[in-house]
Amino acid sequence: MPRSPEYVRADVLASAQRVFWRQGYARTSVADLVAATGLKPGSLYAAFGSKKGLFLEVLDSYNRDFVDRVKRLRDHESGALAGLAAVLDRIVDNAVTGADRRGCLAVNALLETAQHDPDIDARLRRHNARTLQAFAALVLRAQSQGDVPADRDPADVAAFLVNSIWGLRVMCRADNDRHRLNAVAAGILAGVSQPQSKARFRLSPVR
Amino acid sequence: MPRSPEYVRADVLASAQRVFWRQGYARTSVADLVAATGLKPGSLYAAFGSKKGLFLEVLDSYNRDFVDRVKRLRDHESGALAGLAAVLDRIVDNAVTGADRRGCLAVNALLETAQHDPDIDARLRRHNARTLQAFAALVLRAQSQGDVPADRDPADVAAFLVNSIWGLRVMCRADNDRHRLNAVAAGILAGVSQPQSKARFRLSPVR
DNA sequence: AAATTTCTTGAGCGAACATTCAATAAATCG
DNA sequence: CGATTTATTGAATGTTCGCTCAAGAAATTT
Repeated sequence: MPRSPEYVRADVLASAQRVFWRQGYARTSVADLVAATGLKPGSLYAAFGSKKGLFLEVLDSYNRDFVDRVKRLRDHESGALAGLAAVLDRIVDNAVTGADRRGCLAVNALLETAQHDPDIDARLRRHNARTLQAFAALVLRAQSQGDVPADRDPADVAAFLVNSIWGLRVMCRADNDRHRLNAVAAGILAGVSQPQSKARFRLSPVR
Repeated sequence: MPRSPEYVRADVLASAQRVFWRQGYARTSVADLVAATGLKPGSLYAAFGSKKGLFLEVLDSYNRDFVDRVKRLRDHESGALAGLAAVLDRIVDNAVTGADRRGCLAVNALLETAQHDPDIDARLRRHNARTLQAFAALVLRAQSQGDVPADRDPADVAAFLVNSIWGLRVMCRADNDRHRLNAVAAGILAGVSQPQSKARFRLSPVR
């Protein structure tokens, strides 16, 4: 008895992602989404409930793809850390050539909307945890390949890595000086492959 | 013959900054600004031209304050690098205790609006350059105090630092795990005080 | 083919938005 | 005091927004 939808859900999500990524959440109107996806308002709302519902689903698929890419990095031909280096290089290159200045959709969403919307906030925190886990696994692999000192906590290194990459994604939007961005990327890699720090300065005294 | 304004410009900017910082640019309505500053729409527009004009002036004063703080860090009693450590510690602490989860106003603005507005974009790039300069001066001082290896380019270290701090400001909004954030801060400090990296992985091949 | 169910369509809703402006008030100057 | 200039006020404007809904179209079932 039912009539089947004329659209493919994944295609709609991909189109919506493109618009949200380019314009941000607030600046994207439902009219934009209608134009991008080809679905009329009624169909969009029937399928996703609201603009926010669509956005959440876009974020989900974005994070899924991202984590998958990180997982694939583990099996990079020249080693896990070399794979990471290649990724950093690509981020810098895209920023400098102007091929991609949109930054990271998740970071953008975090800063734009997360604090004002508990639903989006919760979703992004979950994604963040998954991302950290994926990077920790990458670090573990790099340790087994001798590229990261064995005495370091993979979770700590992963946090440093994610932090740095997020910074890079921000920096790339304010700066396209190749030399400077390369220096940052090199600093990140050096930070990952250096031995356990000796804690020369005290952080966070117990209160 | 003239009548003098009843408000103090700096006070208006301070109030506006608080609102913009908490809510972001787009989510802040002129009505919010009217409520926060006490100025009625007409006066606001007479004084700043537009919502954007007010925002730009807020960004200016924010960056001025920020750069001033970094400059003062150079003369920290326990050395420039120790001063930096204290700042990182405070960022982490504020994030964990929930005292300040607004992140950095400039980073927020960069991700929210810069790409869509050439005026804001240009302003933030100028601010970024000033910030990098201030941090480079800080690094230079730390080098003279023996806390940063002399063979490192201050500008490169500064870029790494700014990158990392921006990352931290983002991370703090998705995560309030004290141990993890501390690990990141420690990694940043270690990255700053380690000797020139040996470039184990090639970055950015010439194209 | 008729009945039933689901999908599509797009005009239209109320609310919120940034901005303007004519009127009023205050301050300074001759 | 009268004239002039500037500041303040807040209602009104036109636009844009997310979202709804009644009507029609297509697919499946009986």
